[in-house]
This record gives sequence, C-alpha cells and structure tokens, in this order.
Amino acid sequence: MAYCILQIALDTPLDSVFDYRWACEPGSEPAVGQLALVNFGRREAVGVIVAVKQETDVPLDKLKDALAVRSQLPPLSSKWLALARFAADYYHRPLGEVAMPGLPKNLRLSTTVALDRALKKLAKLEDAHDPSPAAMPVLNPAQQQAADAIGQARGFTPLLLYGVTGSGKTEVYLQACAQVLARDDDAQILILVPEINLTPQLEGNIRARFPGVMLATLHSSLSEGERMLHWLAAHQGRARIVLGTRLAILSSLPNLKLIVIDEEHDPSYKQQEGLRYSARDLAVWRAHQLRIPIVLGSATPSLESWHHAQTGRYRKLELRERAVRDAVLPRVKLVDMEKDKPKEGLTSHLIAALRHRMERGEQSLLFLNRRGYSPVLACDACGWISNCTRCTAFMVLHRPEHRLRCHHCSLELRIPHSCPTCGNIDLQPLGRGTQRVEEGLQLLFPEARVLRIDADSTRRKGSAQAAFDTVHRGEVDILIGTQMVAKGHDFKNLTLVGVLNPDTALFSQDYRASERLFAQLMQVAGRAGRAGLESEVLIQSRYCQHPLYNAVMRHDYDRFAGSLLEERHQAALPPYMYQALLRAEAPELATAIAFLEQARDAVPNDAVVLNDPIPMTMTRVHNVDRAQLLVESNSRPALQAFLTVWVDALRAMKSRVRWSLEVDPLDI
DNA sequence: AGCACGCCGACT
DNA sequence: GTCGGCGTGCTC
Repeated sequence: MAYCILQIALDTPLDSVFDYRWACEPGSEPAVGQLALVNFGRREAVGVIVAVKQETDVPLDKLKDALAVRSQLPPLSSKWLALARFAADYYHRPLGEVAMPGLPKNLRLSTTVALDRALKKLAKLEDAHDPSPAAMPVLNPAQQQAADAIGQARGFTPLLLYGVTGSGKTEVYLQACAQVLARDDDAQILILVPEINLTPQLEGNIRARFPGVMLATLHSSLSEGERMLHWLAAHQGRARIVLGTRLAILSSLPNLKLIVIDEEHDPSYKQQEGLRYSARDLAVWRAHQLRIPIVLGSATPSLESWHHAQTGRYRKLELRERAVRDAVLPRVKLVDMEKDKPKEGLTSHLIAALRHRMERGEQSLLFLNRRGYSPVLACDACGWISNCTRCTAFMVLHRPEHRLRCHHCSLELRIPHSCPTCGNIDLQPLGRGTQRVEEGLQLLFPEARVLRIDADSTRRKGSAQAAFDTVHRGEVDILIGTQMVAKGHDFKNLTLVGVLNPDTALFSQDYRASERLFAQLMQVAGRAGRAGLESEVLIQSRYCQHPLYNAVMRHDYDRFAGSLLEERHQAALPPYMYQALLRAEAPELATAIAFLEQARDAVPNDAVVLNDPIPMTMTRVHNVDRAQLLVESNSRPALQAFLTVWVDALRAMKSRVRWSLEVDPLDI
C-alpha cells in the first residue's frame, strides 16, 4: 500500500502543524481543506488538512497514521484557509487554534453520526430557489440611493452606511440584499450583528422579506445540532443569507458576494478572550480577499471606520432622516444635578417628566449602566468598605438577593449585619445601581408598573425576551435597565429616556471611553420616538457644559468625531497609531512586571516603541495580579514584523508566567 | 491547552 | 498502606 503525508492543523497552542501518514493510492489523496481525525498525544482530535505531501522530516518513530478523513464533507476552500491563515498570522496564534474553534463541535468529534445525520437531513430539505422578495416598502431617496450604491457595487468596495438610529438602515440592507440575490443565483450574503438578543427581530424581518430563500443563523445560543445544520447549509452554499454574531465571520461561505456589518462600532465584534480577533476587521479583509462589497452600518461609526471614510478609503453613504414618517429625533436635554439635587437618584425635572408620561399613558426608560443595589457598602464609623478579598474591586451590594457580590470573580457573601472591623451596625450603601433606582421608583410612583431589566433580572434562559415582551405589550410604565435595554429594541410607546449617571465615563483613563459613551447615549436616545410620538431624552449630569453632551444634544456625531480624531492625532493614538498589548499574570505583581521587563528587552529593535510595563487598572482579579506592556508603531507592517519575531522570542523564554498578546486592543 | 506521569502529605 | 495535591513534560 502506498502512503502520503497529511499536514494537519490542530486546535492546540503549539505553534506548529503536524504530519500524519495516510494510506492511499497515488492520485486519490485527500484534498487540502478536508477534516481528519488523528491521535494527538493521548487523545483524539480533528484537524484540517493544510497540505498533502510525499515526504516528511518527522522521524518515523514519531509519525502516526491518521485515523480517518471526513470525506463525506466537502473540503474547506483555499480561500477559507487563507482567511484562517491571515487571522493566525495577524493575531500571532497557531493556525489550528484559529481554524478549528469556529467549526461546529459535532464536526470535531471522533464519531461522524452527527455529521451524517445532519447531511441526511439537509439532503431531504427542499432548496428554496425563489430569491424574489415579498413586497418591499418604498424607500426614501437617501435610502434608495444607498441601497442602489451597495447593490451596484462591484469588486472590493467598503461602504460606510452612516445613519441615525431609526433612519432605516435595516431596510437599506434588505433591499441591497434583494439586488444581490436577484443578480446571482448562487450568491450568499453574510450579515453580522453585535449580539444575539437583536437577532430575533432582524431574523423575522429577513424571513418575511425573503420567504423563498434559505436563511441560516449562527450564534452562541444555538444547540449543537442546529449549529451543525446551519453551518453545513452555509458551507454547501445552500443558505443564501447567513445571519450571525462575530463568530460567523469564520464560517465557510463558498459563494459569498456581500457582507453587511450592522452597528459596526459595537465593541462585541471584538472577542475579549482566547483569540482576540476583531470580526469587523476580518470581515473587511475577507471582502478584500473575495473582491466583494462590504457595508459597515452605524449611527456612530468607530473612529477607525470614520477615519477611513474621511480619507476616502471607505465610501460614505449617509441617511440623515428618520425613515418612519413624522418620526423626529428626540429632543435631548441636560439636567444640571448641581442645581437640581436628585432624590432617589432622580432630579425633579426627570421626576416631573416621568409623571407626565404616566398621565399620558406613555412609557419611560431609565438607563443606568450599573447593576446591583449599590456599588459599595461602607462603614461610616471606621471607614471599612466592601473590598473583594480576591480582586482590586468593591463587592457590590445586591439587596434582593441578600448578597455582596464581586462582579469580577463572582465571590459571594451574605450581607454583613455589622461592620466586620468595628461592629458598627449602621452600614451605608454608597452610590446607586438599578436595584436601588427600582426601589426609589416604587417609593416615588407607588402606582407605576416598574420593570428592571439587567443581567441579574434575566439570568434564566428566555427571561430577557419575556421581559421585553411585557414592555411591548404595554404592561410597563417605567423601565429601568443597564445597557441591555439600550440596543435594538423598538419600543413603540416609549417617549422618555432618562440617563442617570453617565459622568464617570467622561474622566476615564481609557481614551476610548468618550467614543463609547457617545455611541451609548445616541443608541439609548434612539429608543425613544420611534413611532412618531414626540419624545425627549433627559441626561442628568454635573458637567452640563461638557462638549460630549453638547454634541449629543445636537445629534452631531460628525463634529464630535472630527474633534476626537483631532485629539487622537495630536496624542498619537489609534487610528493614527498601531498598537499591541502584552499581558502577563502571576500570583505576585512583581513576577508579572519582571516578566514584562524581560520581554521588553528580549529582542533588539528600533522600529517600534515598547512602553514600560504597568499594572493593569484593575490589578488583581481572582487572586491573580495582572500587568501589561504597550507596543506602538505608526506603521502596521513594522509592528507586525516586530511581533512575529517577538512572539517567537517570548515562547523561547519558556517562562512560567502566563502571558498573552492582543493586537489592536480596545481596552487599555 | 489537555493529559499523564511522578513524587510527597493526611485519611478510611 | 492509598487518595490526591499540582510541578513538568510531551504532543507528528
């Protein structure tokens, strides 16, 4: 029997691919891109074949035979492999660690029963082959122009669709999709959305609009069986529209002809653990690779994308008006908390506005990005405060649950009835979270139906949707919530938005905080007045003169972004600078710092700037101290070239300190 | 990362 | 006597 050598990428942190022997006659070797089951160490693993060779340098006593090739599955395309390879190189992780985790878990088992079952089920499924859409609403001229620009774009065309909330971006996407589907019988479209709780609405819209088109969704709350089915439908080219969250950017789409990224500025496109990739950036690369158009939609684009639009790299499409007839932008007002002292966290202005909505039978939304009852519990007598014993953080008082909770390591304690150090029984909750505001609302408005929506009130699966349904049915007068309520949902009868405590972000260490706050305020403001009712947004602040609030009041992203970009330029920050962050963690801070100092000097270099190692803002989490080192360069290639050499050197250090590298970090 | 091997402390 | 703590070594 003749043999060939399969080079296989496996999901392991080892920076290498692995050779296996495979018995086969010449001419009938497996294809590159096929999956194979192998023995790896003492376990079995599925990897992807990245090369088929006749020879190998691996000594014979180490070389093993591959166990099986998944020949019933069409191979992943060379384009897909190139995407994975790019991501692996760019983020400096092993190829297998990038390529494999995106595949359905059931494809990576040692048995093929799930695969075979899914293939059989798909084969029985009728291909829906009528791309003609159901009745399309008439677009306003700006929308039509945008949809046509997308639909008619050929080759790599990045388009920034800039439109205020409610300006009808979704409708533009849908009509552009209709054009692409009508033009090309095989065309596939990938639509990315930031979070899963937005998908039901959009998914319903797409299904209603394209009843004859197969739609596959890909997000983290699918069951493994569904994920396999949907992934396969995309991989076979049969799903014409794929709607997913960031992980869908690595799905296999052989006939991809258009990519849409909704709310492209949203931080959840950036994976925050493991392989820290940006789905938005990979999407742009993928569009470039395939020479297809990509739409980046947002009311508050990321400064990176805005910058590209200003310099002409991206084409800007603008929607200036709300699409629903008579819908106007809500009036945004600032309430000066220095003059109007709040009661239960609410100024008299806001209380009056809430009362007014109650009288008119309209709904109100209060936005406070802080869950729990109060962020700290303190003792007036001796100065004790509720520090977490494992983290550099306060334990948050959760009154309904009778617990102190650390939001970083999830340590939980009963609420102490007296001060642990001096015995004082009069412990004070300091500050205000959603639970405390909820309590205050019940005092101020005993007759109101108040509903709190945050991560605590929606722990059980499906309870978030149930809560939102209650609001939609009009069974809630005042809704209080964290950023969960800021996104996506259209509340038809909502005419007042109150923003309770946004000031902290104004003075944050993180230079992206103001960009994020602006986006968040615009987004939450956009919840009001969707159905044409006149509505207002009240922002309670101690810094009413702050330019950020001024820009929000005028709905003037344009100028705000311009001034932020100017600041970034002056301060040599992204997008004028390219960054990477080396993080280290150890039981003692000094160990982490020492590692980073060693890392800083590991490779001689004059192309990039290596800053001094510093402890992270929140130094200790779960009894581990963390520090970081920022690497900067005004040239992306120079930074990348350095990182390639550096990562090799860091691996060679064989330090016992845990470290990770993040390219293009969002939080510094 | 897994996973196993290996060499020292307190338990039925 | 063994169960099990996690140090370290390897994965074609």
